[in-house]
Amino acid sequence: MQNISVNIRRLRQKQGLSLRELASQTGITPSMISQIENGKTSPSLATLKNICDKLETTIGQLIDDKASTSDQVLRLTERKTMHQKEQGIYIELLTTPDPYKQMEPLYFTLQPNACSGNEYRHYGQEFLVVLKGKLEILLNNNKYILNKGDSFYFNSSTPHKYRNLSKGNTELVWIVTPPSF
Amino acid sequence: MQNISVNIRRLRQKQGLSLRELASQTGITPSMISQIENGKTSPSLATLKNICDKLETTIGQLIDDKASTSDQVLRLTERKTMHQKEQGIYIELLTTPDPYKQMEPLYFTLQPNACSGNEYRHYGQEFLVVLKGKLEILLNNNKYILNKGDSFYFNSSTPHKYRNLSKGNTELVWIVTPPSF
DNA sequence: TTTTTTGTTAACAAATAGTTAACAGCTTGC
DNA sequence: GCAAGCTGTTAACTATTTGTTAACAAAAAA
Repeated sequence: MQNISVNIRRLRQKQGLSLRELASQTGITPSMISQIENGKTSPSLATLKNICDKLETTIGQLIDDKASTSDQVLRLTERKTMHQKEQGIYIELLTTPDPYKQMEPLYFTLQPNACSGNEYRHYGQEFLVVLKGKLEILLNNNKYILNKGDSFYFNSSTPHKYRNLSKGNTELVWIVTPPSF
Repeated sequence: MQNISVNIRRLRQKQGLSLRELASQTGITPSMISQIENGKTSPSLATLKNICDKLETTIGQLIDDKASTSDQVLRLTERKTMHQKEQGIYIELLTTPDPYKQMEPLYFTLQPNACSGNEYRHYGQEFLVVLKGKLEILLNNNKYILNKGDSFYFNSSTPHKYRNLSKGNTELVWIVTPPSF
């Protein structure tokens, strides 16, 4: 929780801003910022937001305890496969479950004609890169066709749906944040 | 920013908790929670954290969900390559830069004998999966050998160093959170 | 009906966020 | 030498406002 302090200082310095510069740009007192950066006081959400905007970050990234996971290897052979109820979709977890993880990496294998059922919708962001095959994604009313090597970054809150367009398998690395498994 | 209100109420009700129940479990007054849920006041970070813990969420998830990027495709041919000063390391960005992104996906191509220079060290977490070749990773005093299909999840704060062990190229998808580019 | 829930809201006290202003430590230049 | 800039820190204060107590109406349960 006191990451806030450390992170603000880190970001401010990374941008080469002095206390007084950041202060004048945010309308907050240099004194206040100093106190925040030293954990002597805790900013209100409004001021915090103010600072975040200037530092081009979000409150979440500043606060959410980046509590540490243990470093872990997961071998190809150890992957756990989740059988999706929709036909022909195999999802492998690329990590072992851990509440402190910030990302959930998945490996998708879509057999020919495989198609996700309902439109999914949650919070956070997602990224995927096509390693093999051809994928169609629908979100909102937009349709995207992705070939091998194409990648896609989007908000999980946008309803999304996907389909294998290739005659063979389509394979993807798909990362979700925050984890939902 | 007023998602907080809405989200807290949503989550509380989802768990079937009444105002007074949540209040007694968090040590906050029902009155206070009501005011928060109606946006009549803004909680301190401490109380907010308190509530989040009980609702099994994080401050970030409560606040930041409107930190949305625009959905974007990045084609294979559009990737920007960053030339690492160390010989034989090619890093391609798999997204276009955007301050609201929570993850930074990269594609690494390591030529034979390529080796990262200094030990890197920053904040956050990292994930990588080997798509081709053989990789050696050193973090702390541990050495890991990763083959095709193996994946690795670790804290960026642990100093890390890597090397291509294969006779050909080694290729990886590497995700860093929060973004550092 | 009465009783126990539900959530809302005045009125208040206590806490503290944020200010002003003065401080010491370092560079740069005259 | 010693000003005139910076840098960040901190004591003292006040003004805001967080969070409380307590009473409220509305609905559900007895």
